[in-house]
Amino acid sequence: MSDLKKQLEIIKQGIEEIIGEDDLVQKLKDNKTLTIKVGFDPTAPDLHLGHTVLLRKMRQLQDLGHKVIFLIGDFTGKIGDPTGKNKTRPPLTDKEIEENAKTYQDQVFKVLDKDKTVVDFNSRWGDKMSGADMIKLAAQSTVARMIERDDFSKRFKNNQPISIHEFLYPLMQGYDSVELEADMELGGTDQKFNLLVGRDLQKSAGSKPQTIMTLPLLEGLDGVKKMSKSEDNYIGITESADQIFGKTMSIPDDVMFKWFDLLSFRSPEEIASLKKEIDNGANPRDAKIMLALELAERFTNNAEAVQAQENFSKKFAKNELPSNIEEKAHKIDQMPALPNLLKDLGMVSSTSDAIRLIQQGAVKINQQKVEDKDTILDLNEKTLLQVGKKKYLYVTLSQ
RNA sequence: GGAGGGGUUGGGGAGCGGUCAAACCCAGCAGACUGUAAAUCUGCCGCCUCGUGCUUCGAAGGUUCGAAUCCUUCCCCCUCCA
Repeated sequence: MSDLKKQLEIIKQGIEEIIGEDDLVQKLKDNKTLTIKVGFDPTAPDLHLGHTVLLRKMRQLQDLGHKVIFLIGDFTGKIGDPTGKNKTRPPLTDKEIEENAKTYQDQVFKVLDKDKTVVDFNSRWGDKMSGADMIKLAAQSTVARMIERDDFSKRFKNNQPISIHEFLYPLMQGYDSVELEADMELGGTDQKFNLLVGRDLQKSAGSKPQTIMTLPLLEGLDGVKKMSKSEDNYIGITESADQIFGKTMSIPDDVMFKWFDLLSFRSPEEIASLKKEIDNGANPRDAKIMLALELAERFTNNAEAVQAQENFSKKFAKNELPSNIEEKAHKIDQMPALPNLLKDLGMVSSTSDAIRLIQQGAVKINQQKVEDKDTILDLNEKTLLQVGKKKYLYVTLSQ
């Protein structure tokens, strides 16, 4: 029994909402291997940490022995999920979908257990559906029900267009659950409506409705906005250990435990005790290091993660230079003024910017603060340039 | 189709003939302090050949000694009515 409790605790760690918990508990009691379905859009295959919140939850379920289906929505992708957007997505070609699916899998298995993951495509049944099948499916819901969805109701009120085919997206996604006999479906909070449709369709198909769990959105590096590419507050899962470690260390303390709850594979008790230690006066930095290490290791490997931590402490705690400064040979016609050189090397955005930074004492040559903007470098000599605290470069100028 | 409102430097938003590279807020950057955190303080935040230099205020013309500010045409956005 306490085993069940523990399992539930892991399952529910970090989630936003669970619907159909009773059914879930019953199935767990019966020792059933759950079939868990998670759908992925075949569009953006470049994943960041925000996406891995879902993946981690999937992995946790795998580790508990359940069957996880990684469903690529290549059929529904042809419809385009209208969530929060009013642009029509350009339809993807089969080839693009295939490539995206491959990239997806390369990245996704940094978190998921490859051997235990079933990859499926909803075109497998979607493509076979006839017009009559689609009508039958459409008949299982109503306009009133569809309009309940936040996004649709808003657009309806604002007299923005809603194409009929957009209603098919939630229906099709729901139908996937019928087809796969899913016991559970996971998704972001914005997916709640679609997930619920799956329950409805399963009920009318005469099977037990799936349990649904929604997962919160991960805050980005700024700790405020959700992590996204467009905000540039993300950690990409293909980034280097140094970057992952460093970026993680830079998140505000406030969100650190949210990250733990949503990303870490540490048990809920372990995380709770970490939190307690900090409340009792331990340095939050140390907990953050643990998190940074865990993440860096997950997306690279242990050795690189440890090295990243070392680089980090060298660079910032001991004020030494990082070990992996980029080196560049730079050919010049004649000796450029420092601001122009910095601009050419891409270390500043403009010469004006460079002059400002020099005036502010942010530019260093060979670790010496530059006082004069007319400073000139030596030719044919490896020289260390620094702009601010984060930009380092070795250049060798030659003619 | 009719009536009105508006487009200003990353975002928001002042300015409404000279004192405007353009208030203020946010974001961003740098410096100090630190734990590359937060908070705080300070400075910066169009471009360059760094000078009483150059190019900007939806676009193009025009009036004027002088325009983001006035006029004309065009483009785009929003609100209300049909």
